[in-house]
Amino acid sequence: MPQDQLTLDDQLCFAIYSANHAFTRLYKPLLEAIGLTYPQYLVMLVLWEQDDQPVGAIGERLFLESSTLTPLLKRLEAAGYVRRTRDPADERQVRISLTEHGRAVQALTRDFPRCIMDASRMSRDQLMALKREVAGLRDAFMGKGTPGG
Amino acid sequence: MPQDQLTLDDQLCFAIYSANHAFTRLYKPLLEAIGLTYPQYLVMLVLWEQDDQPVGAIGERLFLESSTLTPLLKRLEAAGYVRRTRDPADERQVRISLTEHGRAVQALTRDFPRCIMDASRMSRDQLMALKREVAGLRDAFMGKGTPGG
DNA sequence: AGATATTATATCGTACGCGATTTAATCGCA
DNA sequence: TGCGATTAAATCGCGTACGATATAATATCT
Repeated sequence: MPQDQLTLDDQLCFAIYSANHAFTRLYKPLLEAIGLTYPQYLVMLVLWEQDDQPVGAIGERLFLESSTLTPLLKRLEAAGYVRRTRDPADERQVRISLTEHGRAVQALTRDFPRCIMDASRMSRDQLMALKREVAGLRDAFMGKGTPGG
Repeated sequence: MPQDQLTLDDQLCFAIYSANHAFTRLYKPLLEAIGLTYPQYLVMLVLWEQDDQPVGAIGERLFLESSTLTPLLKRLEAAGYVRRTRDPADERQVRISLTEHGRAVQALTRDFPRCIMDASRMSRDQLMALKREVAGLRDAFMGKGTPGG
């Protein structure tokens, strides 16, 4: 095998790809207990941080398009986690707000970080450092890196 | 905001999730030039490393189920990159082998690593180190970590 | 004010990705 | 040998994910 051949396991992209799937599988049983899928949980994280946002703002936070979010949000609405209401001041916008139930569910996620930390066999500091590096890579890919560098 | 609240940006899972999407978008124009999607490219990496593998073996490498791979492989076959043939020695297995075209395409991916490195603004060593860490996290999640630790 | 451009969601078609189930072939054991 | 258990792919239903397009509302420009 020529030395310049890229094997699968050399690829950072595959490490990230497969780690993402591993995360999804790790969260699955935790999230099933509260009735959410993994992308739905990410949307809830956005709303727990700041309630009552238009679809586009949620998409900016998660880097997702309306074509992804609209059906997802309709499912969250049907399941009773959020409300979707046209903004009276600008009827183009649909504002997403938490229901009582949607707010209450946050309490049930309190021990998620410990579950993740236990499964990772890494310390909180190691996880935070890794998070910073991966987020930095993402931002560089999206042109948000230090422009002068 | 209570100090124990998890914001989106605190979450390693979201860093990985969004970095994965960023990777996909970065590869998209490169892969469109050779007619592959990102998951299809991963399958091709597996086959370039070792030709003529059954579906299940590819799935083990990529951590994917047959329900994902079967349709993907049929599309790769329709596009002329691979052949799907029942193993005469065990008719349950479908062996996937590269076509001439499928083999030839590898040459067109030669400068992908440089594109990634340039976009990442990181050195080869930094990328490799990050890859090791992320792969280690994935393996820990999948129970492959140091069992005695 | 009215035509045009822009903006915010929604819709459509295609491609993953998985759990549950099905189908077909092989294995194992009496 | 024959029959139940196991194995390998494939199928089905559901939920992302995106690009292209459509729809409707607001902004802009004359």
